[in-house]
Amino acid sequence: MENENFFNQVYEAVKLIPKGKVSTYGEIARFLGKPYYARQVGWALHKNPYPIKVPCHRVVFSDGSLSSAFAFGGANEQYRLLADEGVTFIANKVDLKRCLYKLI
DNA sequence: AGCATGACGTGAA
DNA sequence: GTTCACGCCATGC
Repeated sequence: MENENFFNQVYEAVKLIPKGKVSTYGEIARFLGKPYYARQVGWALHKNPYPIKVPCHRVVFSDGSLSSAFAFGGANEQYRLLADEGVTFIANKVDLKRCLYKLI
């Protein structure tokens, strides 16, 4: 199915994010050629049975906010993971200006 | 087949 | 700067 392929693309894109960097749902969606699929990207990570192989914690909102329903233990845990990788935070938000990884 | 929901994004108040 | 509302597409019921 083409759709599953899209999901797979999402996982691959997320796996491409290096340590200490983050990406956004919109960026990934755009990277896959579907700029309006940000929601489906998030959905793919939420619904999909894919394990820790995909560093979902490196994917945040376009404004740097963390997902409220993070499945790894909560936004607090995600925050800790990112900070541990060297990602800088500003006002509880990821410093995209410095840590945003552009797949394109 | 149609309605409601959702890990989003952007614009406006 | 923060908060609200609308719009986008796919999935679930």
